[in-house]
Amino acid sequence: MELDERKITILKAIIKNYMDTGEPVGSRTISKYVDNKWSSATIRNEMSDLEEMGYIVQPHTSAGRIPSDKGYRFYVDQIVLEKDSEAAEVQELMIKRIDRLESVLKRLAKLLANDTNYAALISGPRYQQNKLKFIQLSRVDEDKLLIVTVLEGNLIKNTIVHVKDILNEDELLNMNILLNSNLNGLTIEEINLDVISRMKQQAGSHADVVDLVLEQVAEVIRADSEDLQIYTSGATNIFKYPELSDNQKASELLQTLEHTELLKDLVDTGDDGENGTGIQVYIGEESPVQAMRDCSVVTANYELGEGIRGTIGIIGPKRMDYEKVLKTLRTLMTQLEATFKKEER
Amino acid sequence: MELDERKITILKAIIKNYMDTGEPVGSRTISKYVDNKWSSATIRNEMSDLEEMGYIVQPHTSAGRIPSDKGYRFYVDQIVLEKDSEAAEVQELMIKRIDRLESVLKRLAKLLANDTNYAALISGPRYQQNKLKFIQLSRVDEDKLLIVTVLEGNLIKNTIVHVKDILNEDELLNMNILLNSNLNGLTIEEINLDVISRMKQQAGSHADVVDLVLEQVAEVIRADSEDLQIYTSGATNIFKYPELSDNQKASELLQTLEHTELLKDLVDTGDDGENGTGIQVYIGEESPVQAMRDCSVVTANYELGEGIRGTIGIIGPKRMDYEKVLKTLRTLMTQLEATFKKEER
DNA sequence: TGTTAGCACTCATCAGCTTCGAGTGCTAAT
DNA sequence: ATTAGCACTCGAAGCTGATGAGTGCTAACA
Repeated sequence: MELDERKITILKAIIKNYMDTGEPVGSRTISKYVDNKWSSATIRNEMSDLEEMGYIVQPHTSAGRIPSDKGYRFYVDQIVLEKDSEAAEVQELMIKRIDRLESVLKRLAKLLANDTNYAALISGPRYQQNKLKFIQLSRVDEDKLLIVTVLEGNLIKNTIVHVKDILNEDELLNMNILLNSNLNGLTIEEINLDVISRMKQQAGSHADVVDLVLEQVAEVIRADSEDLQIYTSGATNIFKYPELSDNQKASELLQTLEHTELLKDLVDTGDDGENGTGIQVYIGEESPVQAMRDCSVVTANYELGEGIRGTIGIIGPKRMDYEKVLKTLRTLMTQLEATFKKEER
Repeated sequence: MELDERKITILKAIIKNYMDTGEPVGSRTISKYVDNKWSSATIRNEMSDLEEMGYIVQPHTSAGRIPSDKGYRFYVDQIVLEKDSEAAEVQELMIKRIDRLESVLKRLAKLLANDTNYAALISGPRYQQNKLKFIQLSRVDEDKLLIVTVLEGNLIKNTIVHVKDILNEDELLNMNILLNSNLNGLTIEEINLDVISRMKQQAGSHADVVDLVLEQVAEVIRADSEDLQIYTSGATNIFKYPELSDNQKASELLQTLEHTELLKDLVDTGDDGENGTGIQVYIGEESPVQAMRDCSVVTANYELGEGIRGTIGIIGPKRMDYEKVLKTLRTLMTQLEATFKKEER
C-alpha cells in the first residue's frame, strides 16, 4: 500500500494534534480538523490503514491513535525536505560576547532550554590534537610560579606550582625561552626522553624546574583530552510533558542527564547527519542512550575551526516541535560560529 | 510538662524508626523496639503527651506518629551536644590533587552526593576584595595577545584579545612592566581616571593597547565578583525518598536546584552556625529557600585563607541521617582545607 | 466504487461502596 | 502507675456500575 495524498494529510493532522495535546486523537477530531472534508468513518478507515502500515498505534482498544516512531520519522523527514522553503523569520538569540568558551557554552545551553522548553545539552569542544603553542612561566609569589599553557586552538590552562629552587628574573626569562624553543608545536607524545634530557642539559643547574614544569604540562594536556565536558540545562523541563514525567521515567532520565558519562554516545558521533547539516534526529528507539527511549533527541555538531568540535543537543518528548527545534539549532550554530569568530578576530 | 527520661527514649525511638522506614510509626512498633519494656498502651499515653508538646504529629487520625520539625530540632540538638564524644571513625574521602579549585569543588559535590545519598551543593569561593596581584601580556599569534590576570588569592583569568597595533618584543616587555608597576595591589575601584591617564601617558604611542587591556581586566574582575558559582550534584537522589518524590514536590525542588540564583540565600549567610563550627542545620520551615520546606538542609562554611570563603550544603529529607551528614561535612572541611594548603604550598 | 450513517462493542476513567488492618483513645482491672 | 481490652477511626486497596470517547463493521447511498 502506498501513502496517498489523503493518508499523508491525515497522518500529519494526527501528529500535529497529538503534539498539541499529548492525548490520543480520535477520528472525529481529525474530521473536524479538516473541516469535515471527510467524515469520521472515512477517517477511521484510513486510520486503520495507517495503523496497519505502522505509522500510528493505538495505546488500547478504544482509545484514539498516537504516532509511532515511524510516523514521527516520516514527519521529520518531510520537514527536512521542506526546510529550504522556510528561510526567514529566524529569531535572534542574544549571545553576549564573553571571555571564555566554557562560559559561552553554559549560557547557550540555558538559552536553548528556555527557548524550546526542552532539556538542552552541550558538549565542550574536543581538541583533536593537543599541540603546545606557547608556555609562559611567571612569578606570582616569592616561591610560587604560574605556568600558563596555551594549546593549539587557544585553549589556555593555568597551574601554580611551588618551587624550592628560586630563579631570578634573568633565569626565568631564559627558562621561558628554553621551554618555548624546545616544546612549541609538539604534541604530548612527541615530548620524549630525548627532548627532555636535551632540555635538562640546557637548563643546567635548574634541571629540576624543567622536570616540575613538564610534569604539570603533561597533566594539563592529559586532563583535557580525557574528560569530556558536557553541560546540561533545563532538565526539569521534562516535567512539562506528562508522558515523560511519571516518577519512574522522569527519575531515570534526570539521572542520565546528571551523569554526563552516560551521554557520551550522544556527542561522540562524527556523523554529519542528514544532508550533511551536522544535524541528527533520534526518535524513540533510535536513540543511542537507553534512558531516552521514550524521548526524541536532536543533536547538532558545531565546528569552530582549528579542529575544535562539539555537539549541541535537545532532549524532549517524541511529540516535540521538530520544526522549531531544527530551526533554532540551525540559527544557533550560525550565531555561535559568528560569535566565536568575532571573539577571536 | 517536662521531657523526662522515658519520653526522650520514646521520642528518639520514633525518630530513628521513621528515619529508616519513612512510614509513620505506631505504638506497638516502639514497644517492640524497647524490648517490651513498656506496653504499647503506655507508649500510646506517652505519645499522646509528646504530640501535645509538639514533638510529633499524626498525619491522620488512625496513623502512627511522625516527628515534627520541633522533634527533629530536638534530635539534632542532642547530636550536636554529644558530638565531642564521638571522635574517631572518620571515613577518608579521597580528594585528588587537581590544578583548579573549581574542579576540586565539582568533584567534591559529586563525592558528597554519592557518599550521603542526598543532594549536594557547593558554592565557589567569594573573593572578598579583588585586588590585582599580577598581569602578564604574551603574544600567542601575530596579532593576538594573551592577557593573564592574577587576583589576590591566586585566582587566575585568561583573555585573548586582538590588537591592531602590533608591539615588538621590547615594547611588550615594557608594557608588562608598565602595567604591573601601575596596577599591582589595586582593587577595581582604585583604578580611576587618574591612574589610567598616567599610564596612557607613559605608554605613549601604545595608549590604545592600555585601553584594551584595562577594559578586559575590568570585565574579568567584575564578572568574577558578580556571578556566584554554585555547583550541585546528586539532585536526583531525592527520588530515593518517597516523601519527596511525588511529582509536584520533586519537580519544584529539582527546578530550584537547577536555578542556582534561587540558592543564594543558602550560601550567603555569614553565620557561623551553632558552636561556631560554621555548620548550620535548617529543618523544614526553617529553610530560607521556599522549595525546601519539606526537606532539611545542612550547610557548612569553608574558609581557605586569604578571604576565600564558600559554602557546602546537603539537601535531603527531614529524616536524613543528621549524624552522618554532620560528621561527613566536618571531615570534608578538614580535608578540603588540608588539600588546598598542600596545593598552594 | 468510494463515502457515509448507524450501531454494537470495547475499554479507560471515575465515583461510590465495601473490606481490611493498622493504629488510636478510653476505661476498667491489676 | 501500668496494662489489657475494646470500640472506633480512617487510609489503602479492591470491587462495581455508569459514563463516554473511540473503534470496527455493515449496509445504504451517490
